[in-house]
Amino acid sequence: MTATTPRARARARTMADIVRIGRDHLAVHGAAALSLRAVARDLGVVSSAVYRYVRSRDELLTLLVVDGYTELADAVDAALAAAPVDPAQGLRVLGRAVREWALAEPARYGLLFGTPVPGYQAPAEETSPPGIRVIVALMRVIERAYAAGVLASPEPPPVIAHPLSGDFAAIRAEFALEVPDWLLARGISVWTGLFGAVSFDVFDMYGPGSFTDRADLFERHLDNLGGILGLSAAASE
Amino acid sequence: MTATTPRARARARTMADIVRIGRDHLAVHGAAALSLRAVARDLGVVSSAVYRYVRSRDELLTLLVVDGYTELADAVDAALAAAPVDPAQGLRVLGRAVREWALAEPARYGLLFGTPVPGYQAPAEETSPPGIRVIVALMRVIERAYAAGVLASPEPPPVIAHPLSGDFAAIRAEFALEVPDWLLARGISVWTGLFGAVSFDVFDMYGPGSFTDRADLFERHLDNLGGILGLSAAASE
DNA sequence: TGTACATCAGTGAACGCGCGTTCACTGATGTAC
DNA sequence: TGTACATCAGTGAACGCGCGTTCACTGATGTAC
Repeated sequence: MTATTPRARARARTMADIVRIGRDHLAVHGAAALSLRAVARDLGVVSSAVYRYVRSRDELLTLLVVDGYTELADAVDAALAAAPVDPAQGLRVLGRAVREWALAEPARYGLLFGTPVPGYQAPAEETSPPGIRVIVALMRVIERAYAAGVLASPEPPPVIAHPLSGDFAAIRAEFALEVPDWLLARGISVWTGLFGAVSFDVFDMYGPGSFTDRADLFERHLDNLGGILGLSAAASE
Repeated sequence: MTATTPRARARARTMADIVRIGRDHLAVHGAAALSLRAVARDLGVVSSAVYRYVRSRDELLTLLVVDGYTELADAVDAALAAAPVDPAQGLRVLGRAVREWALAEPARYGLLFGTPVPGYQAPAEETSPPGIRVIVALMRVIERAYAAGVLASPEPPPVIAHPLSGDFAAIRAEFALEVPDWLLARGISVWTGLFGAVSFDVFDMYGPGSFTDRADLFERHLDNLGGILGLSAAASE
């Protein structure tokens, strides 16, 4: 859908400007303080003009959420594509990509993974597709490691009970994932554990000055998350 | 410091009312929208009167942060005190207490563990002492399990490099913790992993309707976090 | 190729709202002699 | 026990600010004939 007419091209450019300005405001003032009037000011336009492009403040928030999920997932995909295909390394590559993007974009990270914005509910139809890309990528990484035989299988494998096993079956079917229940459960632990550590880092929730080298601390965390999956520490170095 | 005079007693009561009302507003409108004027309205008093009790909006936020940390830590301490002293059970008891408090008090949890409130920086001298209570309790739980010999030691034990090992030494000294570096590193992974999963739950970050029984999912997560520490799954059931 | 009409971007004023904070004040409560 | 003074809670008006959203409008751009 290339814009043919000058007017249409100008519209696309303005639309992109609005998202860009919104991103900057997010970074400075936080999501709750995001204001259409302020965006209009920076756009050099009277406040009511923004309504030609965006139906309401909430719609701008949705644009920013989609934009953020997409950039994060693109960063993760790019990192995975650029890394050597060693199946024991996938988690580490993915984890680092998430952390680096989050540290570079703390406000957008906060919009996606922090306190929900009061009074705003993201419409799932729009935010879900980009929103699930990272967890799907993580599950693919785990699936590959499992297929390659680098994950130690627990003996006996932990049993996942109903109704959780039903949810797992649905997930497995939706994404054509070839991993057993116990590994899916571990993958979800790794997922929440990964974002937990990134949030501690980005939101500065370790005590002030507790850790001088948070990158190293994060690498140890990745060791431990790999351990959950049954990766030996040596294999994932 | 019992309040002797009627005026002093009235002041203490009003102070408590302000914190209580602030809590309620937090729950409804979020931290960024917390307003002294709204608190004054609910207190049944003109807006400027609140300044007799609280120097500014930020000071009220600090009161609420301290209040939140204290209640959460009290809940954790109470759960640990009430539970049987099985050292393999401590993590599970603590984790459940955190999750239950968080689900019961999502807005206050968000204030403590969500996106930082823009333009507000919590003063460490006041918020640190209550803020560290949960991680200290977690480390005690781990220390006890280690002393009881229920944690499988890795062979060889992972080496923690400088400068992280220096930070660990400082932490060990400050809290008189008797755990080796590798276990401290694992404890921190468990800490961030625990709060990561609780945030996913409270902030509804799993897909909508992904999991019908999140309590069970959380129990599996606790299994996996126990696994990081070297607790056998059977021992911690 | 030229004209008539439709579409659209942006204007400027207005609506009604809420916010944090300051200030001079009144009147009740507490305290020192 | 009584009086004079100091302390303090709460009032009401004001400051200057920002917000989302609507509406009738002007003038430029696009399109159908």
